[in-house]
Order: sequence, then C-alpha cells, then structure tokens
Amino acid sequence: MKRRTTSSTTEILDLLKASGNAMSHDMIQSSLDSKVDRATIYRVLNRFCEDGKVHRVVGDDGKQYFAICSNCGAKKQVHSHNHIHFRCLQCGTVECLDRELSIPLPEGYVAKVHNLVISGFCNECS
Amino acid sequence: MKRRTTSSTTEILDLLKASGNAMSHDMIQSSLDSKVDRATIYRVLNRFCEDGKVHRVVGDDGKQYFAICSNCGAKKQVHSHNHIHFRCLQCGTVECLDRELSIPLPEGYVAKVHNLVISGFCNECS
DNA sequence: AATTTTACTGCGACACAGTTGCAATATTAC
DNA sequence: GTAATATTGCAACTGTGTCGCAGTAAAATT
Repeated sequence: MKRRTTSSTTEILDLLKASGNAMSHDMIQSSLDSKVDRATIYRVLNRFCEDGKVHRVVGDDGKQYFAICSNCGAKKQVHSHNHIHFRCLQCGTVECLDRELSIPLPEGYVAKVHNLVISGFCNECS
Repeated sequence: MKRRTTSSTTEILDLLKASGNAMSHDMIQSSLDSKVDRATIYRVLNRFCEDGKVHRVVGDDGKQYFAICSNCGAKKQVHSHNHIHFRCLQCGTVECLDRELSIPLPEGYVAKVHNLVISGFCNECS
C-alpha cells in the first residue's frame, strides 16, 4: 500500500510539526483551517504511526495524543519511545520531556510500548 | 458523606485483594459471583480511589485498571503512586512492578498523577 | 493530456468505556 | 422499629475511536 500525499495529510503533519507538542484528535480538528472529517483525521494519524512519522501516547484521561518529538526523530524505526510526557491538567498541553529513562524489567518480560505520562500543572499554570 | 459497607463493596475489595493485580471493570464484573451492575462497579471503584483504598491506572488501551498494591499500602494518602505497571498484550494481566522511580520534572512543574505503563509480553507469554 | 488504477475521504453507523439522573432499596443511626 | 440517607439498578446519555461503503482524487500508465 503506497501512501499518497493529500491536503489533509500535509496539513495535519505541518500542524504537528508547528505545535511541537502532543495533540489529541479534537485539538487537531479545531486547529485545522479546512474541515476534515473525524474519521479521516484518525486514519491519517494511524497511518503516520504505522510509518513511524508520529508517535502515540495515551493520557490518564484515556485519550490518544499524537506527537512528533524533535529528539526522537533520529531513530524513527524504534517503536518504543521510552521518554516521558507531561500533561497539564489546567491548559491541556501535552509535552514530551526529554527524559530518556531505561526501566529494567523482570526476567522474561519483553517491552513493546512505553506509555509514561505524568499529569499535573506546567510552569505556566502552577 | 459517610461510607456504607454493602455486599458489592466487600466483594469487589476482596476480589482486588485476592487478585493482587490491576483489574479492569469487565475483569471485575466477570469475576464476581453475584451480578452487580456496571454503573455500580464504577461507582464503587471511584469511591475506593477517592478514599485511597485503591489506585487507578490507565493503560495504553485507554482502559482504567484498579489495583491494591501491597507495597504502597503503607502510604495510602499519597495520591501519586509513582511506580510502574506492566500490561501483557497476550494474557491481559496488569501487574505492579516494584520499581519506584523518581522522575525529576522541569522547574515549575507540579506532578499530580503518575501513569506509567509498559506493555509487552510477560514471562508466561513471551 | 486522457485514462486507468487504487489510495484516500466523507458519511453514517457502530462498539465500547465511563458517567449521570432518578426512583427503589438497603444500611446505619436514633 | 423508624427515620435519614448512602447505595443500587436501570436506562439513557456522552465521548472516543473504528469500520464499511460509495464517491473522490492522487499517481501511474498510456
């Protein structure tokens, strides 16, 4: 399945690049200039994840957030981004912290996805 | 609002104690002997969380898991349990890892909730 | 440049998790 | 035993994310 570039894909990718933070579907939808269907946004984002262009974090609010991390751009093929995200309970911003931490697992355990989110108040809101 | 002990509350608490792992709502419902309404289970669990009897983890599947951690029983009042959970993608088990890690946050940031979940395959399933 | 191929989109419907209002019930206090 | 009120069950509802399908548009082919 070859990928095609459409106005939706470029707009969404540009938006994520410009933002720098992790964005939820509804953040993306309301930030887009043109009207793009909900389902399309989800499909675009899922494709980006498959292609390693973007990674997904699930917040403690149960919602998915999508981000292009500047510092993990180099190693795109690594599915398991083991850095931490911070979600502000006040302003809703979800940012990547540049903390790379290696967590030793018990014998016989294999890690596939790291979902590490700390929620609280960012420096703007605390 | 004083709390009352009912058959639902004791059954659910006993179940979580016996299990030792973090359980989702549907795991709990199917494990209960008596039929308890979905909404009731959620309400009971939310009350337990408020009272600090139980803590909540949100998996990268977006679902809530509830657990009584043996090792964090001592410091009940601490809302922010900063230990890590492991969710097996095969068998669905969600367990507490005994790793306590302190994550330094940037200046001005205040942590309220730690939601640290690693998904993969446990030693039984890998 | 026109045509074909097929990836992508929009719409609607759906599945699921979790919450809430309300009347009925059961627990606790008196 | 009776009164006060926390809890329950039911139904309805919200919100997130997915899927099938027909129509559209990007890319390849001619």
